[in-house]
Amino acid sequence: MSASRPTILDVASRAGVSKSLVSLALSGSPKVSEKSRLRIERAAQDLGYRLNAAARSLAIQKSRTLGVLVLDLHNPVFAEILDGVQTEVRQHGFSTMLVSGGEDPTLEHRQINTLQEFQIEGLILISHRLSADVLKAVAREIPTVTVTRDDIPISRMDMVCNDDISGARLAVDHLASLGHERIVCLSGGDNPVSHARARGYSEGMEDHALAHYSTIVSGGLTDSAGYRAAQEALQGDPTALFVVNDIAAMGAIAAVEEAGLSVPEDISVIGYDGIRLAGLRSINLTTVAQPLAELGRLAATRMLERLDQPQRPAQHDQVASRVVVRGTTGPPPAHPRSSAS
Amino acid sequence: MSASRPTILDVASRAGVSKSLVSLALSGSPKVSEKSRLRIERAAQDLGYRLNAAARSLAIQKSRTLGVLVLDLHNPVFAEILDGVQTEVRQHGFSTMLVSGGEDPTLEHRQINTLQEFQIEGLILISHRLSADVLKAVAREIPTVTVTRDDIPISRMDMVCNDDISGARLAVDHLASLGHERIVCLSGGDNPVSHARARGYSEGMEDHALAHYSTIVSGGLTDSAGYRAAQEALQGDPTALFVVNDIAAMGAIAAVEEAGLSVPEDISVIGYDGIRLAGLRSINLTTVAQPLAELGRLAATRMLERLDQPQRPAQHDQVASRVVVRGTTGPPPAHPRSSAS
DNA sequence: CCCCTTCTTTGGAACGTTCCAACAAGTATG
DNA sequence: CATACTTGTTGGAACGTTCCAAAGAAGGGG
Repeated sequence: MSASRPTILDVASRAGVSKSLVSLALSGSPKVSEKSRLRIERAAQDLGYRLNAAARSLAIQKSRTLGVLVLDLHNPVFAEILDGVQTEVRQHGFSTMLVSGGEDPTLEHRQINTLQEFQIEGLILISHRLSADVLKAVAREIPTVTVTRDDIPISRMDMVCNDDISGARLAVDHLASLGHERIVCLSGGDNPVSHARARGYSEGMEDHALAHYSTIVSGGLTDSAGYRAAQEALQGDPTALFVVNDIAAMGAIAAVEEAGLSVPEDISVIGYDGIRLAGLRSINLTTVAQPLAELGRLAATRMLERLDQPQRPAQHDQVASRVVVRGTTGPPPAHPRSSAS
Repeated sequence: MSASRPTILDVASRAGVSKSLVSLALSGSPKVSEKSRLRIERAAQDLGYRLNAAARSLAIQKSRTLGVLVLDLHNPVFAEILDGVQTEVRQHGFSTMLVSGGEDPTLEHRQINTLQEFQIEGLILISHRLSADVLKAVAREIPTVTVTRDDIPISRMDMVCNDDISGARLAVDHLASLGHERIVCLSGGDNPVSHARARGYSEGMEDHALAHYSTIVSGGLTDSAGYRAAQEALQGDPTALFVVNDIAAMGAIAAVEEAGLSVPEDISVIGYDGIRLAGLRSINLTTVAQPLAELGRLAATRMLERLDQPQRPAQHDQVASRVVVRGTTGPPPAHPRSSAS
């Protein structure tokens, strides 16, 4: 009864032609007569024929599919980058296979393996936690583009990032221009992105001759890490906080408010990333916004280029971020709260 | 030079056995001698052999892969459901292919087509915008489970949902037990989920003999829709708002605060969904929490069961939600703000 | 009427796997 | 000591495509 999926052969016999001609017709070859093409298309339609991607991939030795690994599907940053990847890739007739390793290097590696079994032609890593060795091994086997991380340069592996150092400096510029001096940086722990942003902060403070106020509190990338770091930072009586990312900044704001201070009247807070969420009315966070979708689009472009010419040297793109001023930053309070000089 | 990927044949010749034995050994058959198994594993290791999923899928006529469509990767609800799906599915040796249609029915349909080309064995829809006709056509072709929506019953298609009606009643119970009477429902517009929650609200109001206070304001599922709906609702001088989902609740809070009122002292707000975000310190939203990961896990289980016995009747699971009390609900103000009786 | 070109169409091989029937080599059974 | 059974192993077919060389058909020129 339920003769499983119709194949190209079923279409062929229904249209009264050979399987080869069906293949030709369905892939849009110009050598097929109008008459046959029509008959074949009709037959395919009637039978509900659908290409078998596995068979095709086996035959042409390509899968027309890219693998995408995102660090963590819960962090909106990655969804927004992914958007850019998807739209670009789709336009070029590629499919994507999406996996997430949930910040676990071992799982990430396993997931990449699975992707490879599906014969993906390229791999886009939207942030990752792989060790340099593993990453090198992966990149040797398959064209790879990393987004958001550029600390492990590998030959013929492209990297697409925002410039974290300049971005962090912009944050300091913004706060300094409002009149802030005691600006504390809540860093995100031991990872390359946090390091770069902390460094940009330090440079920015120097530029504004505020180096002697420069203070970095080590925290993390999560809400609660931002909360704790802010509590610590408040001891130092700052007027502004530059927080390593938007999520942590939201935690920091909670700490400030719990301490009986208000944002931005007593303390200004600026985040980093520019997730859509930060724009929600009840959050309304000033932040250094990365062009997230653009980051994704660019990564996809680089990948497609590399598939064309696999041997070209590695490209390293850095896109500019900009400050989006919302409701969590303002001028410092006219009268200092404490007796600090 | 670069002899492409090693195949099972390369492994066979290196281990000095036949390709069949390699296939047997690598799939863990017990009929392979210890000696051969070891030699084969070594050879595979040395060559960096990796299974070709396309070839395998072609040979066994199965892909060991499930397709997953999520409504929108930006809404954290779906990422959290997805977690549950992934962990369960992975344990059973299946891979998943994840796509998102961005709330666009046409794109969703296209994406499902792509999934089908990859010979997925089953399809899990984590919310969708498909029309009944399209959904029916899809479900006829391939085992399908819908999560979050149960308004289109189709034979042999399983559905996994939370009970929106009971959940909404719980929200009313919570507010009523705090002493609230003028409770307004901010609904989410014209979709099945919003309708069910509004209905639960009405029933709950009746249970507490508050039916005469029952007011439903039509809004939407987004932050700004919640904001606008709250503005409208405030005209009626309520003491509490039940908002259709967490994201819209966040918008509603912003509207309340902008009106010079505070949450929860003047007005209590309760959301629905229980996204992780709602627990962030700076948000701290009281909400009706669905067991999101559990929803996903259950959907995966139903799918795996159905693959075992394709003909069994459709299952309809409803899991219970519960109120998570946080900082946005409290007793109503002792003295009414306005001159309303 | 035959040959040459051009336009369509075709069968067969290939892709990398799994499965099956069959076979070789031991090992226990009568 | 032949028979049967067990344990390992094998080659060939199959899966649904694409690609290639080659065959047919149709048309034009001599």
